[in-house]
Amino acid sequence: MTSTRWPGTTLPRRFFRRDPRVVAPDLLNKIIARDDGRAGRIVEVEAYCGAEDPAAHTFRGPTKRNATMFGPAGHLYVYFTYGMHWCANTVCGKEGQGWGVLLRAIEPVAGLEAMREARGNPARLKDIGSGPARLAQAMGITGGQDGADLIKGDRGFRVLDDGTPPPLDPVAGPRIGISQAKDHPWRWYVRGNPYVSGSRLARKS
DNA sequence: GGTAAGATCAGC
DNA sequence: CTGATCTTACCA
Repeated sequence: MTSTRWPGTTLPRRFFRRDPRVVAPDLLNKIIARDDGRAGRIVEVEAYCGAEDPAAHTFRGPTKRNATMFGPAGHLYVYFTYGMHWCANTVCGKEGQGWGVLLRAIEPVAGLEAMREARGNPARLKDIGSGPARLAQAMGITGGQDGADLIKGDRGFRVLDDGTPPPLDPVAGPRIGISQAKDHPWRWYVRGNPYVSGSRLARKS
């Protein structure tokens, strides 16, 4: 395999040891990269805030499923939902807080063909990574990557800074697909980016 | 032990 | 708008 790593520096762990409402907008325009060459620019995220957030998986305390999210920052929390989809988060804050940022959309920047194939060869480029489950499928993220260290890259995944700064004017709004704590504006995305998900859901109050 | 809901997506 | 598909969490 050609390790064509997308150019950039691995984010330091301290980047993730903060409040997810600070980390989330700061993650916009960063790169989620895999050692096999697949990489995408993060263009949409949501913050989940543990014990103070009824919509968070960690709201009611530790369980077998959410254990990773209570662990150290900078790891990948992967969960299975709707009987068929995997979704990926970066763990934030201090151990025990259960904080994280859901990765909701990427713009493919490398390993395009591998991503397209992993998604079942969709016709439109936009359908490769615009949505949390699509993003995970495109990158090949499943339960086997739950707990992966995004700083050490122990399982082939890293978050990189390639020099593109976060947007100065990110759009903030309510999170998508939740039934509790709907009003917190804890979703951020890159204004005008065509790879952002949820245009349909985002419109419904 | 039973059951309802789920941080979604694709197809009609 | 609806069906797919199954794990988890919560209640009895």
